[in-house]
Amino acid sequence: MNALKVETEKKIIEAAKEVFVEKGLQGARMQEIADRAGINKALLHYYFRSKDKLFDAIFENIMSQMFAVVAENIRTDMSLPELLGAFVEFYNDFFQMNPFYPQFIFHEIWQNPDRLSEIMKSQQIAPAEIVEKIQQKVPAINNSDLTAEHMIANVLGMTLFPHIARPLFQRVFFNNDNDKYSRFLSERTDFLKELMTGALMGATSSEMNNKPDEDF
Amino acid sequence: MNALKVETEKKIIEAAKEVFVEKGLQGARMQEIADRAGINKALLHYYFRSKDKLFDAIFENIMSQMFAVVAENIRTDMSLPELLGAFVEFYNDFFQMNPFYPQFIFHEIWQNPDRLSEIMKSQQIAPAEIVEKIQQKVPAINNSDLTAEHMIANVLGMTLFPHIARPLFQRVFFNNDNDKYSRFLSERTDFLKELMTGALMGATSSEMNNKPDEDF
DNA sequence: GTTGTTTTTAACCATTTGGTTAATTTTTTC
DNA sequence: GAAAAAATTAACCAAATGGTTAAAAACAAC
Repeated sequence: MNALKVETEKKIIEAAKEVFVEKGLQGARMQEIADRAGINKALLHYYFRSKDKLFDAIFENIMSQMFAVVAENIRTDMSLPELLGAFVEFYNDFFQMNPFYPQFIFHEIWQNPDRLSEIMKSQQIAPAEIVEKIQQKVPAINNSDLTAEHMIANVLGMTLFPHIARPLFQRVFFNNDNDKYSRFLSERTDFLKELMTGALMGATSSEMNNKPDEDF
Repeated sequence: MNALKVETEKKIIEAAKEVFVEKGLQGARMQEIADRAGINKALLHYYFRSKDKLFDAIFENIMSQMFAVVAENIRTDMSLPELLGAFVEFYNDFFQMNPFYPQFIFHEIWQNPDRLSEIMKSQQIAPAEIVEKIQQKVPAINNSDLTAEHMIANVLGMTLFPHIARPLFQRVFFNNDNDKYSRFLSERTDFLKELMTGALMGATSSEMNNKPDEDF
């Protein structure tokens, strides 16, 4: 495998990433990928056999990139507010850099959830581990309506929504001004971090009433 | 236009709704729509001219159904917690009944945001109106980090996330148990309503410190 | 620099698919 | 109940598209 070959494969991956992420598996055209990579269409099959295989490679590539950071964060011993803050910060940066990813990933979640949960396993993402960590760091949660699952849904929901709804949300509330929306997103990182820190302040200091007022 | 014709059109719309909502515009096949409707494929074109036109009809149909309720809620004079509670309740019911809708809608948001914002206008959904209503009912918001836009993102995010992430979230945290997840969603309606009521309690009672502790 | 191997290309193929058409059946009109 | 209109169907068409192939070009080995 010479240097030229490596280069070609890289060009294909980059081009395929762009096209698949924007248009999805069904919407993507092999010809367009070849054109963007500046190579002959037959080369796509020479390197990756089929459209499906190429898509698999791209999808795994992207998800690994994402889950690597997630897995790393989980395994540190930050406090819960710090941990959640790190998540928020990472997702906001990551999706600001790759605006098409959220919709792309959710699309796959609906088309092929099994594969995604396989990839999670292979990337050492263990949901039970996360739930346990939360329950251990927020003992009050065990007597509360706020289960760990609700909490995760809250954090992910508040974090991801502005990204996945971006084209509409930006149009409707920000006059479709890209820069303005980018500032909103950056500002929101801090906003959410403070919000979560505040909300967890009471609950984490252990022996509390069994229904904290400040949930999220 | 006789009764038979109306019946056929209804059958087409129902079948097309199913297929488009599950597979998207690109993934849907005209033949499959015809088969599900139990009619000849040519009839699809006889009634709706083209795949795009048929899709438009379906999409508008669905969005109108949704926005009608939203518009109605906005125009009542409920308190803000009541109003937000009504939203949460509606979306949770609506998407529990139509689990494919969220992903379907977000897909369209990315493929054709302009059309969607047109439909919103035609359905009398005015975002400025919503923002004003919030600012007026939560005066403290004007001196706070929590802008109306953040608040809307929080409510929508927390509400929609469990629906749009359902296949993965259910698998990963609920052992892929459908009933269990449905209970989680129902329970979550109440959870979010209480959460929001609690969070707004302080802020709505007017003259407060300019940075409410209990945000969302 | 000839030979063998790998990479790249242009041309081609088979299938899928949205869409059309011309004929047939059903319904309406009078 | 005959004529006109509308609804329905089977057969067909053209374009798009994923994929293949055989030959050419680039490279490596000696």
